[in-house]
Amino acid sequence: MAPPVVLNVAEKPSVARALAQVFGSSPGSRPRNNHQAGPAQIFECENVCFPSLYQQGHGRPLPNSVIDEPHTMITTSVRGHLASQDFGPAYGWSRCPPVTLFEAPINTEYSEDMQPLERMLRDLSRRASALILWLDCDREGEAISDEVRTVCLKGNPRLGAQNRIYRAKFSTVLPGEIRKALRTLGRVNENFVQAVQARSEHDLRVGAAFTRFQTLRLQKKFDGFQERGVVSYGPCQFPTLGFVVERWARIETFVPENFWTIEMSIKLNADGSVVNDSDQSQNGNVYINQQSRAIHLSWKRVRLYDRPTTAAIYDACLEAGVAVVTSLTGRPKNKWRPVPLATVELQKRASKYLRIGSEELMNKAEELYNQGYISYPRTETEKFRPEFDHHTLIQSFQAVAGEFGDYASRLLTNNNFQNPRAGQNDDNAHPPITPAKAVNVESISDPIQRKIYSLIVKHYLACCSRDAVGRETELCLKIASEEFVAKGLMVLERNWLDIYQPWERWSTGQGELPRVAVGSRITPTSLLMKDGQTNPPQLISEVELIALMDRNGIGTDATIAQHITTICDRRYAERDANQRFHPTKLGIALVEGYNSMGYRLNLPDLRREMEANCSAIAAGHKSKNDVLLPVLAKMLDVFNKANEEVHKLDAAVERHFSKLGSN
DNA sequence: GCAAGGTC
Repeated sequence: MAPPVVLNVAEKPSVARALAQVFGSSPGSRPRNNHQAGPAQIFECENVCFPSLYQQGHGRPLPNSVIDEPHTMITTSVRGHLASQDFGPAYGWSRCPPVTLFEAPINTEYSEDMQPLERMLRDLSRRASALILWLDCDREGEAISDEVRTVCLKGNPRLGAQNRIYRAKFSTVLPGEIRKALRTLGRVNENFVQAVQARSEHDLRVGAAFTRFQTLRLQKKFDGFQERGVVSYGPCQFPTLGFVVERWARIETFVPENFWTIEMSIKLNADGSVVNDSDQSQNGNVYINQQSRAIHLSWKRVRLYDRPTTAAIYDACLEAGVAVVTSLTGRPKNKWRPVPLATVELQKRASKYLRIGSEELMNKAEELYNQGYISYPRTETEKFRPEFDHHTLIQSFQAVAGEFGDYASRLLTNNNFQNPRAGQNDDNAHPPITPAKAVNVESISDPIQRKIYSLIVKHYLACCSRDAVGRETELCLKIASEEFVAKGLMVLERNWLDIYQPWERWSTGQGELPRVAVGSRITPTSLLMKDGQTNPPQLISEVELIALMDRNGIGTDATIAQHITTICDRRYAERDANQRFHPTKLGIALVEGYNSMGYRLNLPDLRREMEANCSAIAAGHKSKNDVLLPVLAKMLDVFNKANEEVHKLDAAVERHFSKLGSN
């Protein structure tokens, strides 16, 4: 009798390859017949024998256990989601009023490029006596598990009847963890599946209904909208636009304010002794070999928005004439090395340091990943697992000529290596972003790829370094009961800053301040009253936009960049040369239109609420319908009222666009 | 012609 066949399905080809390698390394196994089957790579390995393969799942025996029996392992992968949801042909744009989309039936479809994959999985499952789902262990991976399960059951219903569909729990593809996952197979978490399906159904219904509503209305009423294409609405794209508009509106309504401040300068000798004009005139030769330094102090009140008050204080200071040292404190100050790199942070740093937009970054990072230069680029994880082998990775950089090699060598000597800090986030599905191969940057021909690789290498090496060490001194003076402060910083050890060039500096400010005695009386070399004006904020930068989206749960590590691209593609916003965004007339009009109806759809609140609801489903506290029915009812209500008050949307758009047939 | 979420 032929040995039992187990079908293993991963979320992406790289995981399937790693699994196949582990299966092929089990004692006595015979890898054979690895081939590209059109839609995916298939790895076959005979005589794979793992003790207790099905013996236990979360501590309890699974049915039909096959213990210590050799298996044929067939391993392959999908490429993300296999299925998508859409309305049937009866619900086309011209076939129904948009409001029906709140209740229209939704079909599961396999897009043209997924159909070969779907067929392949159906065929493979016919041979299988068990199915192991190796999709990423996050919420979305659970939903994809459900899609793969559905397809495989079509090919082989016995897998379900005999309860032979298992879920592997793993977060890295290290061999030890894969073997452990095989010993502790579980089942699909149906709550996670429901949570994803709830979000998906909500987004489709609400997004499609509002998109058709606004598109059709504006096409009917205004010039140029037929040619402009769809005027989309989405639960993520609209709050993204909202952040851009909100900043722009703050600039538009900004009213500058005048303020006044006082600045003081003094001179001190390097040994801390006081340089006073009177001293110098009497005993000029005493200080002749001393280097005196100018020190600038700022007013503790910073600024006042009232001229007479500031002037009165300033006069009092002038009249007092002499300042007294009230304190000089010194304390150690460190500049912490960065935490391990996750996607959102890479996007921010690439924008800030390299002026590379998030969308381009993700495309280039994907290329680097596919060429084996870096680890998987879509991750939320900011901590390394204890098993991560830093030593080998850093060692591989020692052989690279130039700054990487020099710094790697430095890390590996004199105990300079420090285990990386742990950041807050962990998606339990992927490790932080690291280099996967040590090369000289010159060998990467694409200049953008080269910059990104260099950032990832430097960030990784910085993570494994010591914090920078310094000493901060603070000098306080009082004159006419007004306090003035100077801060000085002396950098003692640069450590990680040495590799994080030229992006991170540690301001040395005024350097270390001289050790002047408390109680010393000093005549300021200058005491000035200055005026100024508050400035409007700048347009929102990509770094700020990404941070706001991340903080408010708008999109995910893998989609934040796409939403930003979407609002630009739909011509709601434009990116300028400094990676800052300004809204277009249409973007402003849409936000203003809904605001004038009283619906703040531009705020992130709705999305945040939906995310919280989905988490409640995932945790088993609510069912899919508990969440969907009230939320869809509420959005239907908003939708109906927006239809009734559509003239308010017209009015907002009319301010910027001409009406159809008006000339 | 609609969403957002995966991934190539």
